[in-house]
Amino acid sequence: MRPLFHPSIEDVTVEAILHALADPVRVAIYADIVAQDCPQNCSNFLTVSDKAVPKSTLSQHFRILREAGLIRSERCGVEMRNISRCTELEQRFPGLIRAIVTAHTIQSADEARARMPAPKRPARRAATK
Amino acid sequence: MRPLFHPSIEDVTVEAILHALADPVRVAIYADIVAQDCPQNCSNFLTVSDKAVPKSTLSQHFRILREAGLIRSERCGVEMRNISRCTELEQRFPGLIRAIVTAHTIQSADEARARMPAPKRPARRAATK
DNA sequence: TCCATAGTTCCGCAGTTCAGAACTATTGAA
DNA sequence: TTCAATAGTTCTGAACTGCGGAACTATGGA
Repeated sequence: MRPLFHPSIEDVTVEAILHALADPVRVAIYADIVAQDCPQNCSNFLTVSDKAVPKSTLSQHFRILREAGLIRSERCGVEMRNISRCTELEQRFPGLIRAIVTAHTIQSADEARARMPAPKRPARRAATK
Repeated sequence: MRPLFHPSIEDVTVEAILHALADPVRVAIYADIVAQDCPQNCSNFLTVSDKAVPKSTLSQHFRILREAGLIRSERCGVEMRNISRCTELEQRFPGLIRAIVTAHTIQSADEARARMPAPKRPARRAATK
């Protein structure tokens, strides 16, 4: 097993970050890692957005996030602890990560709304807003 | 020739945007289109960052930018005028486009600095470590 | 020592991207 | 009208990339 590679922050490229986060599964995983304060292990994500993700695929996804400089992974016993490198990234590319995670949140909310069964409207008279 | 397809703004996805801009040629083209106020035609980009880009490849790149919702293209005589859809995008995903373009600018500046021939330092009496 | 758990690597298939060649569309000149 | 020039698109095969099942490695208990 080759040792885990983490690029130093000045070697991190915009292209690698965007490529890593251009995948719906990876962006969901990453948004979750950013949201949680404590390290997440890989197998927390064996299902993402109610879809099963095979272990091998998951492993690749984590490698791509790691090699793009988005997360830091360290082995801890039998598991892997993954944390985001937000602070470093914020220094290098101010606003980038937050904007992407926010955009992802907006889109997820839209999708959730679109999936809503009956888009019950409030009665006309008592308008919200 | 099929007519040009432009997604409506609410159909634009973060994934498509990130995928489109995860390519060094495309992000360079897009940053340029955003920077210029007037529409740009495709063949302005037959060379990007001093590298020749084949016409067919360029055409694909523009299609991807267009179908991601990043630019609007319209035929104007024999050429194509391309403008960015910044304003709409800013409404849908606030801060996203600006953060990406800024990050790209930072990185380009870094790369330019790294290519500098002699990184002349101010003479520091003692040796350089 | 053996097993369970967590993750990685290998590998074939499917899908994507690249770039050259041929094509279409529009304009302007003869 | 016809022809040529310009700008961009589509087609196509070769190269590349990504997904996921099977086999593997590493670690920690029993």
